[in-house]
Amino acid sequence: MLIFTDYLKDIAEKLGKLFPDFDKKDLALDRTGHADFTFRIFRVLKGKRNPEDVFAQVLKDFQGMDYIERITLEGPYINFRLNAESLAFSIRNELEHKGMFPDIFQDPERISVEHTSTNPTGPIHIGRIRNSILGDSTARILRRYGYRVTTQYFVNDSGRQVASLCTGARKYCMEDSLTTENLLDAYRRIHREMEENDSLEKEVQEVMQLYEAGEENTVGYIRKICSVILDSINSSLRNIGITIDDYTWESSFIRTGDTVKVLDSLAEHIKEEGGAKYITNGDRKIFLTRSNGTSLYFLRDIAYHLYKFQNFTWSIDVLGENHKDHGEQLSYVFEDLMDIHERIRFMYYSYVSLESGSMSTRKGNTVTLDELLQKTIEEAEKVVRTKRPDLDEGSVKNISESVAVSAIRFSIVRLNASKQMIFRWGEALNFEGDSAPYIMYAYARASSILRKTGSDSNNPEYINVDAAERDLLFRLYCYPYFLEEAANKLKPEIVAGYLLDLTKSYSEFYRACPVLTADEVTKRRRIEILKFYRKIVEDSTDLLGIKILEEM
RNA sequence: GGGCCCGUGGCCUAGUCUGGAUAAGGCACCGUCCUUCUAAGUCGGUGAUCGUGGGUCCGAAUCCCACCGGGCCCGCCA
Repeated sequence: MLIFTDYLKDIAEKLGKLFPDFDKKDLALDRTGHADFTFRIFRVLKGKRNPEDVFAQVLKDFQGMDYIERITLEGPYINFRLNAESLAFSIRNELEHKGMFPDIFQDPERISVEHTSTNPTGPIHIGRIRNSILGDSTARILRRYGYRVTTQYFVNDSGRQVASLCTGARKYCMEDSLTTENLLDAYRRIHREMEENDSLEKEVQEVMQLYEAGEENTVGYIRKICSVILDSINSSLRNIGITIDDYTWESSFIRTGDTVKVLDSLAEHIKEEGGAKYITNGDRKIFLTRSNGTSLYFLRDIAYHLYKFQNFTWSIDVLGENHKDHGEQLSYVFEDLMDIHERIRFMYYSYVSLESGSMSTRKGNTVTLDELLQKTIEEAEKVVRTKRPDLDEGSVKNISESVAVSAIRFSIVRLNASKQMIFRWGEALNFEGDSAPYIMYAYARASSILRKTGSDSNNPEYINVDAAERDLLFRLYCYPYFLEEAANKLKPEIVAGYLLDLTKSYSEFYRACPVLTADEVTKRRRIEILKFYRKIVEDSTDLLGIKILEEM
């Protein structure tokens, strides 16, 4: 929960008392530039009242509210404008006492955010990278909002894909050369050969059975090759600022007997077909085990979620849109068959594809995260060297890396996750406009001003405040509203949109309000606004993994 | 066949949940501003029947229905 001086709530409460018909929806942040908060009086007007009467009543009731600068009636809207001093006060108050705006109340609820969970059969590519970026940003936002959050990776070491990787690796990889590249080659090769050779299918089946039975050699080998690939996935993710707290191996639920317990607890719903166990949802059969007795992913995922429900208040799963059906069937099992309610939320996203079509690890038509990052850093370096020929090599590297990581993350997180996305190099390597470098650049310029003026902002006076100063102040003040919405809706793109708006507001301020050459009173005030701005940019960029710089 | 998602200027998006002020940004294009704090920036301009057709409503990009286009799912794969 967020703690700050919530003027919007205050006004809404007063209006609620004043008008029985008032609905919370009637008062909102204004998006059209007419006001700070706007009160739509259509609903209240529904009786026989006329706007002037309503307005008069509001004026009378809000008389003497010192945080309000003015209230105006414009058509069917009553517009509230807050005074700059109060906006500054509310931000300053939290920053001085708590060091952050808004402050938070630590919530006892524990949340698991499961993301990435990509099969350990090859390096992570950008078709899937949306998953990690969404999950990581959402986890950070929920943590900032006051929840206790753990990120989780569900390692699929038990299915077909890993069994075929294992079969391929044993055939084509030397024991002492189990590198990600070699394993990936083996994985692609075995898939090609399986299309022509049926006997390989039997070998894969056998591996699955041995692994489930806990046969020592197979377990050891699979763990080993999965770990090799998992390490490389993790290192790729670390390069863009993502680390995951917990790794849970699918097979562990087989070993502990949890999958059997799930079967037991669902016993009354289970049917059989040739030895394979399944449940039904309407006309749909959902298989839990194969006829050879091995478990299916759906069963292992139920066990995994039951484990999460024991340790967390709720579980968030970031899943590709092709897993939507899986998610809905899971919800059905928990809600309808197990009487477990409202413990799980899904975030679905559409895979990133290339102009030539969708990416596939098996087919090899992918752009890996490593490749993307490498190329983006190179491009950033070119730009930095052109713009800042004065910088030393270390600074160039540092800036280029920060720019690249931030640009990649931002370009993905800022879009609505359900929107189809086609990756284009030209767009990925553009550092202008609505991008992370735009946000970073504005911050660097603000930092530069403070380096030159010093940071004396004592006893600022908020009189004769320039329009651009006030607009920026109001933007800054609104941060908690966007943070809250992003957390409640699990939409990190709301923070991204806020940051772009904030940056535009700041750029306007930068142009219109010189600091260095201002008179002493104005200067102190603007320095304080700059400090607020920097603080909130630091806070919000961190939620998206954007790496800000003092200089660029 | 059934289900879900997406469709907003030439291109990429915000706004859709919760209907309300001239549909908001970016890219590209044309023009402005570096003897005020970093031009990865600023300001202005050209450019939108909000996929199509109905409906509800005082009011629809937003809600409802139908259709069209794109994606995804309906497996003893994950």
